[in-house]
Amino acid sequence: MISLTGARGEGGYGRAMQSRTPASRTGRPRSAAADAAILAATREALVELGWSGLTLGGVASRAGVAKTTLYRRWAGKNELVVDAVAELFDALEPPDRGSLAADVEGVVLQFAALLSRPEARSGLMAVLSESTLDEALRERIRVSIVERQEHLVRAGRARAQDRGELPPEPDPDGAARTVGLLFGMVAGAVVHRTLVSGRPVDEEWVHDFTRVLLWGLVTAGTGP
Amino acid sequence: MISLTGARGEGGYGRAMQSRTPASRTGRPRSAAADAAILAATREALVELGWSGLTLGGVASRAGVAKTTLYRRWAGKNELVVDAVAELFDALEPPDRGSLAADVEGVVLQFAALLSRPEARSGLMAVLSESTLDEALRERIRVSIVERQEHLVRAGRARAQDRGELPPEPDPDGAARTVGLLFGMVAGAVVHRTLVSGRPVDEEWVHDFTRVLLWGLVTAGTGP
DNA sequence: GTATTACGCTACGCCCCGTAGCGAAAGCGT
DNA sequence: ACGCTTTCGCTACGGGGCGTAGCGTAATAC
Repeated sequence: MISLTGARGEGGYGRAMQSRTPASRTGRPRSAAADAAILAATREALVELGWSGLTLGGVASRAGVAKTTLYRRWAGKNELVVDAVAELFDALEPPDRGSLAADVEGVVLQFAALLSRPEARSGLMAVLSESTLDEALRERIRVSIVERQEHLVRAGRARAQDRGELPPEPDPDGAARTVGLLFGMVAGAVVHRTLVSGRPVDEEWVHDFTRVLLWGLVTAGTGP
Repeated sequence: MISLTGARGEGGYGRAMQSRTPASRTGRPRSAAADAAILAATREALVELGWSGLTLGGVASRAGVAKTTLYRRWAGKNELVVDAVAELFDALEPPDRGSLAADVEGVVLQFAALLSRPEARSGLMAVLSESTLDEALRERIRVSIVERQEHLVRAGRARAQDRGELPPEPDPDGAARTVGLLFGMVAGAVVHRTLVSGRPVDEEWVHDFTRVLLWGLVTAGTGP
């Protein structure tokens, strides 16, 4: 059970909430505590039951909230899980370890730690699967999860260029392409390692990966 | 409706079928045509309805088969979809285009074409999600899908070493590590590009990716 | 021909979905 | 202090998928 006397304020929280009609300034306000409790309960249920075992009725009772309250905020399982998982990704921080290689390894390790959590794994993969036939859902995932994290790559790249480890990229279009490419290679490799092959993202693997990413397969043997 | 007078034989088909008790040499044999019809119907349903919309009853009626027949072969949605998707991956072939870069691009393009099919996308991601809490399922995916395709990397690598494009790898353990790493980088990047960012695997992206993979981010500007 | 197994069909209890309707509670504005 | 408005918890409902059981029939092996 939770207290529903939700502290209002905290503007800009509702990342992807719906029906946030700004004209509703009268009447009983929605409980922000209920939002938080529902999202936390969703992550709990993902850990214990996985995607297919997660039921909205179960989440509601876990959160100490009526099922109708949950349905007033989220349209269904997909939207709910996207928001619940998106909160996890906000913990990622751009590392500053002194060299490009170390920064890359830092991002990889952070991302791997995130994906080692069952709620992130089952939730993320499931909504990606659902987004195959739901373009709006895919866009929601991209905006509230993926695009929010590309700053990690941009920050690391800018620092490396300041240090002289990377040549400056004069073409802004090319720079954007490179950021997207690198983000995809890092995220994709970690996802595959963690979820598909199921082998650990240990120091050895991170080292091998970073070496190939920075100096390439051909010259990887000759790198520092 | 399908003919159920299944032609027997075709040994070794049942990749991951269950209860294939070899002692069952008597009685009416199982219809191989039913197997094929069910797997095809599963892929059809994945395209039209996606993972969450797929129901075993629907698959059965689509395949012209009783629901009980389906349950005699597969324990549930997960196992069924793994087998249905695994068949798609058998179409991948090791390319031989004359250079390492061209071979990499060939594998990437084949893999991207495969993941552009909705049945592969929704099916694969969904079972990966489910495998988070089901170790046996994850192993089944790894064996019947992933591991079967690592020969693509091994073949390309061997050819590149014959051509002198890559240094020989004397350490067999290191070689195995490199194969796994490269496979993960290729598959992961394509998955991310296709499913997460939703942007196309076009010639430009494949070229950029191959350049970074072979010559690294640092020296990518100076490669051939 | 007989034993054995698979097949199609029907029916069942169980659970979850998503919505509707109700009275009560909690702020907002005066 | 007092209505107004909106949200809250609760209950109930039809609809549909799940997975199983039981039956009579069909197709093989011996």
